[in-house]
Amino acid sequence: MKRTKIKELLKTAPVGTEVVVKGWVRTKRGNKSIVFIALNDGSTINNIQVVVDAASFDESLLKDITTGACIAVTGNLVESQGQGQNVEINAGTIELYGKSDAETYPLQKKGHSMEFMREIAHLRFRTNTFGAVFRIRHAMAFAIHKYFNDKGFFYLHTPIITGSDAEGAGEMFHVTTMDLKSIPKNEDGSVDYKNDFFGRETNLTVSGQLEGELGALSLGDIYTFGPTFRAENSNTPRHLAEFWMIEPEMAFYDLKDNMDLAEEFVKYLISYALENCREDLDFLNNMIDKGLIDRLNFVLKNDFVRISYTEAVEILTASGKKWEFQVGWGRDLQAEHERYLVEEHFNRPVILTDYPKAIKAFYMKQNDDNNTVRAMDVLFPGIGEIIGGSQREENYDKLIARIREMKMPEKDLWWYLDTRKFGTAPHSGFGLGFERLILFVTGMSNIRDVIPFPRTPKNAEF
RNA sequence: UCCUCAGUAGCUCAGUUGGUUAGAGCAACGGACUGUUAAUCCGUGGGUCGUAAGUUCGAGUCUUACCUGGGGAGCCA
Repeated sequence: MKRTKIKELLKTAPVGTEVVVKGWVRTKRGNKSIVFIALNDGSTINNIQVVVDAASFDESLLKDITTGACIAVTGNLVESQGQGQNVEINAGTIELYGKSDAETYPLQKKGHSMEFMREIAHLRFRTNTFGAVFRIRHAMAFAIHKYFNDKGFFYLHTPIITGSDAEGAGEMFHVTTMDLKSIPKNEDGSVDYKNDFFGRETNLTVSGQLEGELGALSLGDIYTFGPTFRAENSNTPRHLAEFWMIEPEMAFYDLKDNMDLAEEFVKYLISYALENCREDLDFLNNMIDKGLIDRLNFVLKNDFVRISYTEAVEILTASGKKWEFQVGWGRDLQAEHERYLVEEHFNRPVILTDYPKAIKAFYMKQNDDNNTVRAMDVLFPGIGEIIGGSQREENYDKLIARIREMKMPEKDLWWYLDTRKFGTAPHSGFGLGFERLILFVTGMSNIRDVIPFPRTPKNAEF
């Protein structure tokens, strides 16, 4: 007989039909004559209750059905006699797939700290919280593809191994097949890559943007969605060394179009979660973050505030607040400044635009004032920067002048510059940190708890 | 990387001015209970006090270094 997933069973009318259910035991309770098993198969946060008449089963089998054990149950789906669930299964036969030694199985019928669960990341999927988080993570990944596909964007696979360090987006992980114990050197002491796998220095990507722009300037609208690597020694609840990023890139979009897309996109994802992950969100709302669902709805209903960097500096200066870091035009905004704008002054997501060019990347389109660039950062409560983007500099002369000014490796960027030489076009794009989105949507507070196997400084377990 | 707090039973923690045999709740195990909902009740076992040095008659407690983790900051998504 074919197994039915618990998600389906719970929607089925309890008319006494025989069903097969397979899953992992969450708890077992009862006495000598009757035993209740809460069974979960991951398809939903809800368990199905299996009712066992102890007299009809082998005592040693029942003894082996402990928290964490895997079983298959064949029985009749009936209306529950107890409260707390509508349907339950009267067990006919039980097959034990895998025992779980209760003395050593780390998950117990009690709450565990997030820190402890991180140490048992291979088993934490079996908890309500992480089950909910990773079902939502999946739903968000699916919704991202659906949103862009419905809008006529093409999913472009940009390389994970890159030959340039031109992005300037942070420290990179080297990729090599050389024997690290004896690295060939040039006469000047630099590394000789001639005999390395690619015959040149290569790294893991820190951003697919530059390649994404190449796609946009012929396919029109593209997006990337893949892993990204930063070798920064960042130890915070918002940073990972390996994370996933979504980077749409659109031909003929100016900065306003870019902001409109970013806002619509994030709101689409939030409403997708509310519509499709309701039970998991309700659980997280009850157990993790009481304000979660209200906050999601609030973001959905309100326009993001859009102001320029210059206006933001004026607001911060006029606030009369005492800052740990001084506010002043030309200085980068600190976390305390962004938090004030988002969480106190406006109390909603804020998009900051037109930053001083000195503190932004070389590829951003320069404004006519010659001081600012068409950048945009989307700031979210509790998370900070969730999106960073810009209109791109499409003018060859301005772009190359900026590259030389910032002493970028011009030669490595010949292919990027070619797009400005041959049929250049105004275009824009942004990067959304996938895990930061998941943080916001789930109400979790540490980014290590929204990716299955976090990679952080000094930690690559599992 | 910087600042800060922490590391004691499987988990979450208590442990006094340094003092004799290191405690609790939960979990586990044994028992009781014919419908439980993180079941309840009775009982039992469980510790190299993060690691290494040092101070001292004596260190879970004090000192130093290191390791690991949390929070904050920087870098950013």
